[in-house]
Formats: sequence, structure tokens, C-alpha cells
Amino acid sequence: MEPSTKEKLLDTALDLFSVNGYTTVSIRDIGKVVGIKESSIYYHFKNKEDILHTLLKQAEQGMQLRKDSFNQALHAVTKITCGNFIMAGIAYIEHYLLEERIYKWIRMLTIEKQRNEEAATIYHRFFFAAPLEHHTKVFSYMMETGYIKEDDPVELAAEYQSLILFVFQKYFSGASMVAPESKQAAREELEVLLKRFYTRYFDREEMVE
Amino acid sequence: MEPSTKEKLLDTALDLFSVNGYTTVSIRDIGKVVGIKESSIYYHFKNKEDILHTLLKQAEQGMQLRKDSFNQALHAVTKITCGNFIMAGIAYIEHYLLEERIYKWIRMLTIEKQRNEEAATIYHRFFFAAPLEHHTKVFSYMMETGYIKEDDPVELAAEYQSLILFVFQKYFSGASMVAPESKQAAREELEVLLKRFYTRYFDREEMVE
DNA sequence: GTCTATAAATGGATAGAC
DNA sequence: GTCTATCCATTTATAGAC
Repeated sequence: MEPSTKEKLLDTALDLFSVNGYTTVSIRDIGKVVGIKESSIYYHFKNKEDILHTLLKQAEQGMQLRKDSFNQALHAVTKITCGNFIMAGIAYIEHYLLEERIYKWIRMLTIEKQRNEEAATIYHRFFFAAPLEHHTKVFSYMMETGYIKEDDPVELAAEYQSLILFVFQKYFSGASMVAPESKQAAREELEVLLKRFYTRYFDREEMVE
Repeated sequence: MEPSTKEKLLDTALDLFSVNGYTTVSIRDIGKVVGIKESSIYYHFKNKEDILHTLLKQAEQGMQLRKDSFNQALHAVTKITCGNFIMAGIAYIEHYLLEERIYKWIRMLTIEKQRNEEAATIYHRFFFAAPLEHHTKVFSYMMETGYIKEDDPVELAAEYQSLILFVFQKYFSGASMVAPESKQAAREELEVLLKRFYTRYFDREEMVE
């Protein structure tokens, strides 16, 4: 189905906001890309801020939705091995954080969070509150089932997320596009760090590498 | 000594850029705060971009300078104990990353890095290249002197910096000012995480808490 | 739904007086 | 060094025709 003009406007606005920031982008710029005059945009949105606000709402909901589907895929993993554990971390970055739309949301939020409270809240929930809550549950479950030695699941979750964030930002927080070399380097670095994590906390020492 | 007009302009520009971003702030805004007309600003700077570029250069140099003096203070620590190790990490955040001017630079770079390559480079050096290189040296030294078990110092440095970054961003990456409660919460969380780190890698088990 | 036309404000930048 | 005055481009937003 062909996307509606309103959807095209939102897509384009996200493209531009995520690189140049909300204030830098003019309503003319958006219209030019979509192929309609700026005045027509006011038929679809009350004003410029309305576009940003709609995008922020979409980001908030969309991140939750995609996270859910991503988690379902994770739970399909039956056997926890070191290889699976590392693969899950790599997938978290490559198929979730770097997923085209989510990555654009992240970049938009990174700019807007500095002056927009709503953006700051969503950013924080996305990178801290939500994943920490999720990881805590997973590690709790792993302790109950004996995969992991007894420990504080909240602290494990923090350690885990700090590694994900570190690698993600080290390789993908700049101005340039995501290069395949960066992806490869990020994968290798995360692999090393998660292997250490696995070795530290997991009880059974399965095949490593 | 009274700061020169040029210095006042730069300070004000940093204040405004670090919250609203370069493009959002007008040259009129800066002049208004300093108390001179916009046209007078062109006596001190070639154009608006010249102001940003001067600030970026200052950030690049200033971060190096302040880091050096900070490191000297660290090296004055004679005995490495768990308490000292944790205190060093807390000081890294509270007296370096949160130092007024550095914190403003960080906020400015966070916005500009998305579209400005120069800003992206400085940001990366500041949060990754420079600290990782430094930590690697420190951990190498600690291994040679037997403080730490044999391990890969580069990987230890990555783990350490990931914890610092995690706590810093979790509590100080939003739109609002740095609240004392956030500072306290950040300190407590970092304390827990660094204590785990210390216990994991340091050989001698000294008084803990 | 999209257009033209236009209003009203704000932006960066320069010239020249003092 | 700072001012007034001014230029010109661009911005958000609205009114009304089609």
C-alpha cells in the first residue's frame, strides 16, 4: 500500500530531524523532499511542533512494539550457550538499535533530549529504564534455573547494558553513516566483552568459540 | 581580571549552544546576553561559524589540559585500596565530566556531533580514545606491579570506561540541570559497580567498606 | 488536498558614523 | 569597539482560490 502524504511527511521529517535537529530543519525543507508546498503541510499538521510531537509519540510506541517482537525471537532460543548469549547481544545492536527506523529515532532523541523534556524521558526509558528492567528479569530467571551463580540481578543488568551501550556509542554515535567496517569492528569488540561476561557469571562452561 | 568581550561572547555562546544547539541560537541572542549589538560581534568573529569553530578548538584543547591536571591528582594517590579506587571513579565523574565548563562542552558536542564531523571526532576522542588509552596504561602498570591479576589491559579499560559512561549518561544526559539527588544516586550506583570491578580483578583484598 | 499569495517576524551579514 | 541603519534571504503561518 502506498504511504499517505502524512506518512511521507513524517518519514521525511524524521530523516531530516535525526541529522540536523528539529530547529534547523524548515517546514519548506520537508515539503521540498515530499514534493508539496509548505502551506499544504498545514493541512496535515497544526504546526511544526506538531510534527515533532507526533514523531516523539511514534518513537515511544514503536520502540516498545519492536522490542516486544525482538524479545519473542530471543525467547525462542532454547539452549543458553556462550555462543547464543553473544549472538543475542550482537542481535540487540544490529537488529534492534541499528534497525533503520529505530536508529533514526535514537539520533533524533539524542539531539532533542537536550532541550525537550519529552524527548529526554523517552531517551532515558529507551536506553536505561526499559532494558535494565528487561535484563533484570532475564538474569533473575537464569539464576532461578541455575544457569547463573547467585548474584544481584539488578547489578548484572547494569553491567550488561553498560557493555551494550559502550560498544554501540563507540561505533555508531558519530556524524557519518553506519559503515560495514564499523559493524564488523563493533561485533568483534562486543564479542570479546560478552565472552568475558559469560565466563564470569555463567555456571556451566560450555564450548567457547 | 575582567574577562574580555570576546571571552564573554564565547562563554555565552557555549551556554546557549550547549542547550539549544548551534543553529537554533542566533547571533542576536548571544549579543543580547552579553549586552552588545549583533553587528559588534562581527568585530570579534568573522561569522557565526567562526564562533562554533573557536569553541570546538577550545573544547579540544581544554579537555586535554584539564585531564592532565586531573591525572596528576590521581597519581598522587600512593596506596591503591578499594576505597581509593572507587573514589577515583567518582571523582572522574564529579570533578571532571561534571565540571561546569567540561559538562557544557559535552552537551554541545552531543548535539553537534550528529552533523559536524569535527565535533564527532572530538566527542569520540573525549569519551573513548583518550580515556581508553589512559586506563589501559594504568591497568598495565597495575598488572606489572602485581596489584591486578594478569589479564588483557585493553579489555579491562573497556569494561571500566563502559561503567563510567553508563552511570554518567544514566543520570546526567537529560534536559534538566544536574540535581544533587542525581549526583547522590549516581555516586551510589557507581560505587556498587566499581566495587564489583575491584573485587573481580584486584589481587589483594583490602578493607572493603 | 494542494496551490498561490502574502503577512509578519527573524535570520546572517555589511557599511559607515562615532 | 560599539553603535545605527539597512539589505536580503528565510522562516512560520494564514487566507482564499481551485
